[in-house]
Amino acid sequence: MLKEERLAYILHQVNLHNKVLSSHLSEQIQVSEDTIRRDLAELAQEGKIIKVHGGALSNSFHQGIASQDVYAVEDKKTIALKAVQLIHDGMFVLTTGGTTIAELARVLPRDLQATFITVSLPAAFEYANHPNIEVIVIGDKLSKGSKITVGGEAISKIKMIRADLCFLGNNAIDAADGLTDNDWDVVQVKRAMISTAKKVVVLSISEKIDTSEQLKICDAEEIDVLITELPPDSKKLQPYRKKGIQIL
Amino acid sequence: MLKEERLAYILHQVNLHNKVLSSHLSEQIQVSEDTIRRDLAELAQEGKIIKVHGGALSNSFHQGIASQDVYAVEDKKTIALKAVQLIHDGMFVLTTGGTTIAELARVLPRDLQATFITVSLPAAFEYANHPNIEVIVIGDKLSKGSKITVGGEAISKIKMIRADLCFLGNNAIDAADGLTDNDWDVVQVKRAMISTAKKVVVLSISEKIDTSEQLKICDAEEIDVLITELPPDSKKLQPYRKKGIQIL
DNA sequence: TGAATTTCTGCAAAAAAACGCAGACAACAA
DNA sequence: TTGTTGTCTGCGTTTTTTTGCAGAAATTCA
Repeated sequence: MLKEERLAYILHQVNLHNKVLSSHLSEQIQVSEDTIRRDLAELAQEGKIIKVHGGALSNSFHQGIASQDVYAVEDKKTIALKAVQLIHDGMFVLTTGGTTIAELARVLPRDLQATFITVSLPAAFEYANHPNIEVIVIGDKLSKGSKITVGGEAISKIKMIRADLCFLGNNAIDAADGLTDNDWDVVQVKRAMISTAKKVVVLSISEKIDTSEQLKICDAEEIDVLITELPPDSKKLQPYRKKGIQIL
Repeated sequence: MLKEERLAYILHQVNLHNKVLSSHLSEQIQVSEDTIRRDLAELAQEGKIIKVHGGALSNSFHQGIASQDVYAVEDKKTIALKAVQLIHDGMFVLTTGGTTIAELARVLPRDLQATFITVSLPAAFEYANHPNIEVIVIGDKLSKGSKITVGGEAISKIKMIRADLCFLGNNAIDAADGLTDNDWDVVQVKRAMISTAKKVVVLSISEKIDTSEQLKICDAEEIDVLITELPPDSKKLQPYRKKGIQIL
């Protein structure tokens, strides 16, 4: 096999699989790994692939992940815009924390008059930017990692509120396992919110659909609305629709 | 699995869940925890994640509150360093908000073990950076300007605490008029704190010495300690010493 | 405080890369 | 044809990288 031919083949493989192993290529083309390495070095030199220890990666693979400030902002904005439609003047809204909720806070209409109750300090900051929104912070011990208040005091305060809506962000959700999370304190708070809210809305980017964590929050049936960045009729969401969840 | 691939996967997981456990990743990817730790260290080195004991956090979560353009930072740091000396292990400390208090939070020794109770969200963020400090947030309606919680609920919560120390920042103080402020809600909170704390400490840059605002918080006699950036024997502080206030 | 985790620090083994070298091979000129 | 030249390729050796492991140190948590 000619060298040029080999280079073209390698490039094709990289773009096809996003990843190649030197050892694998060596076996396929029946040349020494040394030669493969030299070929990869040449292609990398031209910027056509990214050479790494053990093989090479496609350009698109690495670039997409290297520079992203907030993860999947666009998707989260899409979700937030759908969620906003559920909020009306005069409502009492319970929310957790997380970046999706923060995005929701940013896209709230300026003229919306509602009361937002939250345990999340970052979320409270965001809500505070809206002149017509009343913000209630649930106090208690501050959980340092997630910057939310947790504990019995917070739970009992939450349960005293008959909220119209409850937005839960930052979840793992699965049709069989229900809603799950990996932080014990967060789970307690979310449970309390679900128990007291008239309508439970889960905000989740599609990547978290069909995933589970260690701690269970509630069954899928207890969720009223599920919002993702996908179109509502997406196949991936069918199992949830069957559970009686409204999809937006 | 290639190393680069693994790094990308880990970064993805961190951004997705805001938090990952080394043990969990190790199990998922089927490599030793040592390797995971080294990967996390590498990603942390590049500033892509924040490494913590046991795993890592997404860095979009940890953004500190704007602390660049604080007026008279140096003076406030001087004050903070004096104030720190009053805090000892095991104490319960009540604090208001303001940039001076934020500065105090930053200079707290790493090994200090104390409980800080605050109505100020920015202050809570700062306290949360200290691993050995327990942070209690007093919840209630959020005052948008000052980012502190105010209201009857907050007041009554404060009064339930027998704090050892109470730090008041952001004041106008005058020997004759006592401590004054211009925000009704803030005044209520400060009054509650003074009434319940064993020792009342006022932090004030010298510019605010001998000034008054519209609303009275308390008489000068009720203040136990006054801390400014001036040397304790400064002439400007004499009237306060005469009122029985300890000057630091 | 003491027990349980987690992290750090060498270290060693395995894998991969780099390097130098020599033979193969094609292109080209005399 | 023959000799020269330059590129390509494989091989052995050396270096570097990666990874897991054991024991010590540090950290967390009850």
